[in-house]
Amino acid sequence: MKKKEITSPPSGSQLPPLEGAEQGKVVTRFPPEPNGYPHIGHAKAAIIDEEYAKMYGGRLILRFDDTNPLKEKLEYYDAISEGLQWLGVKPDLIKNTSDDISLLHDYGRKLVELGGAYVCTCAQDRMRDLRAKGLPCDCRADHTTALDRLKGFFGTLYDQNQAVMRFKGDMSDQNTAMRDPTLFRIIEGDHPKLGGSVRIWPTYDFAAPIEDSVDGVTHAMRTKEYELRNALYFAILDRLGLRKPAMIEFSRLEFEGVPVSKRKLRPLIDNGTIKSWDDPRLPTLAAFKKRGFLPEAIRKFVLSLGITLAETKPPFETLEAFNRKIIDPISPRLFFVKDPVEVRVRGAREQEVTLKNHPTDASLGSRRVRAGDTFFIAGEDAVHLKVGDEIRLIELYNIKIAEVRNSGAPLVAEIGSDEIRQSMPKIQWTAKDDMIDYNVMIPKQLYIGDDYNTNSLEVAKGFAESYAATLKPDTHIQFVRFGFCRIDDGYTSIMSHR
RNA sequence: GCUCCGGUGGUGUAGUCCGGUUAAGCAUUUCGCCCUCUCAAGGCGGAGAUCCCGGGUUCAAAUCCCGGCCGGAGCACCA
Repeated sequence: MKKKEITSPPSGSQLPPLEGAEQGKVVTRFPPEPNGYPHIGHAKAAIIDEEYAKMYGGRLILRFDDTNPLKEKLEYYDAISEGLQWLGVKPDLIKNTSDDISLLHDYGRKLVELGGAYVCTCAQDRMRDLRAKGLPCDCRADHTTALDRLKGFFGTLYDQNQAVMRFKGDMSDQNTAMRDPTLFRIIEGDHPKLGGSVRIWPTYDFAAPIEDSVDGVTHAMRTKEYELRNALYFAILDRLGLRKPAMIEFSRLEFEGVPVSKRKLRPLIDNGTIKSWDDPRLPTLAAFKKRGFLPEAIRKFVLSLGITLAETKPPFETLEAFNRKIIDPISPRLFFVKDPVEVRVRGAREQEVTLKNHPTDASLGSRRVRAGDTFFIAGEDAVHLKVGDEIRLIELYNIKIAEVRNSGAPLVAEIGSDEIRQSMPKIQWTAKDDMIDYNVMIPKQLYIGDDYNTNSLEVAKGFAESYAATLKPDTHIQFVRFGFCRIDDGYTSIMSHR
């Protein structure tokens, strides 16, 4: 046996080669339903779709799969577009499934005329029962009135819930997706793009194959929960004599304790636990942005996952590691002291010191800090101090602890030696004369098991150098010995990761 | 219940289609050292997998076959 013939993509790509892909002829598509804010799961699909298109010099289509007016809203089209733009995913064509509504209707009619579908007026629960038992209903067998029913279906004969169009599959197929699934249903309601002009709407099962085929998609990708619908997808195209794209599945992307489903997230928003869809605890793209993750990190991470079918929750730490490496060289270093403890340094003279913004990259500049004789250090650092300890205030001077008092009274210290020993603790500090009240929001896992984590958002309170207030929102910084953060406003930042 | 899909170090993957060329590569994690006025980044090194289990085929199996176990998905007039 020989190895499968696969045109190798240009080197440098991280994804495995696409079967049957020809350079310059690959067309992929990302088909989100505009029914919510884009999240990390969307990012995975969109990035893989785009990456393959790029890899083969092909095209990417962004197709809003808007076939259910009850669920879709204009704001979500925009939210998805914005999310993709932030991610750096650039479609070559943007369209809506609803653009092709009459084409879809035509194919639906044609399918009935070809005997591949029928209008069914059975009640929903009766049909569910029949499908479970693998038995056909009377509508299916009624050939004589099939065309009249079809006419009535697209006319005004039926009201919502009175009729649907079903695929003529096999009611006894072991793959239940093939037991005459619904192709069209009647929905009264305003569609965000088409208003109330259309009432016969295709289901995903019908729209997806037709659109993919008609749009020239060569490689269609979707998450693995659709696997059993592949048979249906191809059966529809077969009966209609339409070209069949290749279908590739991959597992969903979700992190431990951070569900992506609206069922789990919506309630938190609705009951006010979480105020908006860009809350940094959420898996939405807006949240990742707010939290200080860079799109490049997300892309690298997604690509490192591969297109496996295994259902796993990848480690969030890996994403953090990618982000840290990208952010580290561009993040100014600043001082933030959490749970501050006051330190008086006897005999300290007032001075203005220059602090480097980055340990190795001088191009990030420096800042001036006014220091007197009163400082604050982090509570965590203070608890370990004993009389006689010598520590270094980073980039300032050494101090020697002279007095340790209980219950919140300031520590007293004196100026220490000039020697910067490798082993001595070097800690961040803020000067009383040059600091501001500061909060760092620290997002944690949203859910623990099935329960909302009531401690999912820690707010670290303390002092930061006043310089922090001068940084523009969205700036990435590192609070030394604390973690990487994104500036949210003058007195708040959001922690990205350590 | 029926059907389908997965199961490689703590974690995520590569390799599995075409059995041997590495008894398993990479990343993350973790430990040590170097560098360093950060517990960051960078450099070097180490740890960590009898490739779910049991049979079988074969000179040879993570890779093929059979059985089992565990996990997930689908069975909507949602996508």
